[in-house]
Amino acid sequence: MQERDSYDIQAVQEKWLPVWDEIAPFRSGRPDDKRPKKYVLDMFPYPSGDLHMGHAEAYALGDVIARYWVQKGFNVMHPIGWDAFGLPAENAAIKRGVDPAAWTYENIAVQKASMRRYACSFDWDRTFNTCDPEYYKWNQWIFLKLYEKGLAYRKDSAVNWCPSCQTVLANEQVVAGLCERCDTQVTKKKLNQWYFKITDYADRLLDDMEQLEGKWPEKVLTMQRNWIGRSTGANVQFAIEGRSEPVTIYTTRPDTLFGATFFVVAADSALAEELATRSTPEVASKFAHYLESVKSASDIDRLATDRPKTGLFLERYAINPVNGEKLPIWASDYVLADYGTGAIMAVPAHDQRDLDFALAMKLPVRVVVETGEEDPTLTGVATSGDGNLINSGALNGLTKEKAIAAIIKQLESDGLGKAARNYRLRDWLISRQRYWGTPIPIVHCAKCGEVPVPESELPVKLPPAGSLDLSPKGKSPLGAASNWINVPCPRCGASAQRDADTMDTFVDSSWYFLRYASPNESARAFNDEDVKTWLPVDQYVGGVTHAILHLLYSRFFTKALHDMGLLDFTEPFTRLLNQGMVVMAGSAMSKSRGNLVRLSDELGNHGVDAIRLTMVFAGPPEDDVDWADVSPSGSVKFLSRAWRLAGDVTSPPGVDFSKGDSALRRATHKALHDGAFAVESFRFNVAVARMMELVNATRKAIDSGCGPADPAVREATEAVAIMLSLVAPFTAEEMWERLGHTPSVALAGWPTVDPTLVKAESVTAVVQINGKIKTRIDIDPEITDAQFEELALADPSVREALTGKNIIKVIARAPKLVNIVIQG
RNA sequence: GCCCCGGUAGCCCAAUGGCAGAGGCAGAGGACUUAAAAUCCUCCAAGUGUGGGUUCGACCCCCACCCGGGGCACCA
Repeated sequence: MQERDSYDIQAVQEKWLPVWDEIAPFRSGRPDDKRPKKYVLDMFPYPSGDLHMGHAEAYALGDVIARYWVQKGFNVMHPIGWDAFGLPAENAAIKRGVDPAAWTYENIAVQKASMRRYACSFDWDRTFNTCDPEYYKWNQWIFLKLYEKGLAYRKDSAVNWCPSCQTVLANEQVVAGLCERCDTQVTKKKLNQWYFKITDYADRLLDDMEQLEGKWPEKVLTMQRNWIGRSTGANVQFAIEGRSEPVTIYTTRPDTLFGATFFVVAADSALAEELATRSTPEVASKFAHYLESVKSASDIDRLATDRPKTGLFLERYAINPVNGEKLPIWASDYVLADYGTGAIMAVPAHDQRDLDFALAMKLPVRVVVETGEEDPTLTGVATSGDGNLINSGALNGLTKEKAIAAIIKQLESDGLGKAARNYRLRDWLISRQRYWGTPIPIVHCAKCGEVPVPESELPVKLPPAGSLDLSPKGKSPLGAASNWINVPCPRCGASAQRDADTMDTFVDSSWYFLRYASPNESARAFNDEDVKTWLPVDQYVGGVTHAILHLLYSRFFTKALHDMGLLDFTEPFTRLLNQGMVVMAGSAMSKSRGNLVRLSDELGNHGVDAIRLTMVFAGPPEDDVDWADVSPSGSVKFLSRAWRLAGDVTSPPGVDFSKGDSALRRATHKALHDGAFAVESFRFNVAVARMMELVNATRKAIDSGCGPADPAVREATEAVAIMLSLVAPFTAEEMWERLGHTPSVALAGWPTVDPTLVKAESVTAVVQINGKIKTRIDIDPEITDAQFEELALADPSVREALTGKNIIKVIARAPKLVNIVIQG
């Protein structure tokens, strides 16, 4: 037999694609499917071009998981779609004059074809794109539901503004205080915008993370906790001289109230403006000046860590409610207008920022907690430790914790304050002055105000881009579509205007995982029965770049929809796996760096299977893959080695494995057992190593062991094909066929592991004396500690070593080792 | 500055507190070949970032520090 010792990679790829199209091994089961369900989800891609190395890694990993559960007998839903709205489509339109829709759908077609060639195990019957009107109709519907519940609202607020581009910028588009596009200094501009009230859910978003503990990467949970940033403390009312209303401040350290020596209001707050205006004319004029300088301070300055404190004394006073002291009121930009109440009591002895300010402005410092540290006035370092309270009236002698409880109780009974919480989390600004997004389904009427578009009129479709000028002008291009924007008010019929803004594309991705359950449902956003069947997502796979926003928004949507009675669960993603990035020689790939590795080149050079294998084998999935450190040609070599086994097997399909060579059978069952365990623990690189071991063992058995006709060789080779189908589907399919089976190997099923074969027949155990290895003995793995100890002590070399020595202690850990501790 | 995750052969990475090595890359030697490629076989190498501690026993647990990566950073 003169077989070629390798196979034609490209030909094999072409051969199987149409077969798989026909079999559709990954079409999710029908409702009467008896297999248990599993929902495996990859984060859907943005169609900005063809797939790249990052996609190749992510989808290879997601595929291992999806294909594994199929082999394990689960009814797996593994869908894909496109996050198709967004700026790149519009930028392409502006730059090259193409239609954003046409550009987007073309890219989707390219990516879809590439995914098929990459052998992604997606259920192709469930795809959709967020820019399809059939999808964004339900964005609008959800918006209206949130609006009904008071969770969508409009307000004026200061947003990032580029004076040169004349547009609002997302935070991500502001790089070091400059517009990422033109390097102009970004300023703030007050605009009326739509928000989702995610802050209503702050506590639940935080507390429900307990359910995710151990199932999501700890890193992501930490980032979300930081982002939500809950703090506990108290709100305290301070009377203001010459003002009828008191001002409430928020503090996390109400125990230090007696240490307050001044009072600060955010320079850009309405309160500062009011206090200054009603002060002396000099102060009012100085304040106007100061405010101007604050506003023009760039984010670069603001972000500087040791930026000197600035501020202005307003010549007004607040009264400390606990001791009646007059505290001078200052305006400063180190207090934020949109956190807490925009006003604070300053306790310089125990807060570094307040101390910095006090030292700069020569304000007094009063220590009220004895922490044993040095005097803050001398060291310039505020003390934050625990200790007994001093200079604090009734609180004297109490610890920090007890003092906080006591003062809150006191304030509450005096009606001057109460316990309070605050969050770093802000409401979610969803308005975008852009064309390629979901239109906000609101009509503005001079008489009726904001009027929701009736559900029966959804979707509010985007007008064709054709005649619109999409270049950023600071207001939505949709405003110029006069046929579109001018509509009768749904309530009174008078002429009115549609809201010209579109939604943040994060809205689209906040519920797409629900839509996959019933992608063609036309009467509802999602079908309850199907959602009950499939959701929540059992396994979510995606990059850590979405650790905060996308995942937080999706969790928020899920909870809000749950509260509307539309879902019966509160967390959308049961388990989460973050894959790393693909980098080149230590740095992120980019065209400008000249280190870009093209996926199409790699696929052409090594084939799909080898690239997938390389991605999976490179290391733990959450680590970055450095393309300079991996060897796709090594992967090709291994795959050929595996493939060659299939050609060497001479026993017929269906042969009774039980009579096969027992050593190889043990190796096979151990590989199946350990490989499955590794996959379930996301240690895919280890699973591949197990496959390599089995291939090596089988090779050896064929060449210099039991020979190619032994049934164990067939069993081992079939196991290799099945395990390999998770990673290298073309090679696995080819092997399966050579072994005399019909496609698809993807549906072959994970062989049942025989527990008696997983255990070794005998193991080599170690006998130590005082922790040093004395000898090795072969034992039965089932041996008890006592038997093991007896055997060890009976060993001649051990006996010799123990002659005349005192045995203090014997530690037996069957079937691993015995350690004999002796005197001396 | 604070928090998290890493540091194991030349390289990428494995090791429920129990023989430091599973797998791969690179390297060396050999078999096959007229030769090379491919293939097959064999070999090579670190005592686990540093210093302490706990333990019969530590890559693993604890403390301090060094290095690398990531997150947060006027949120009162």
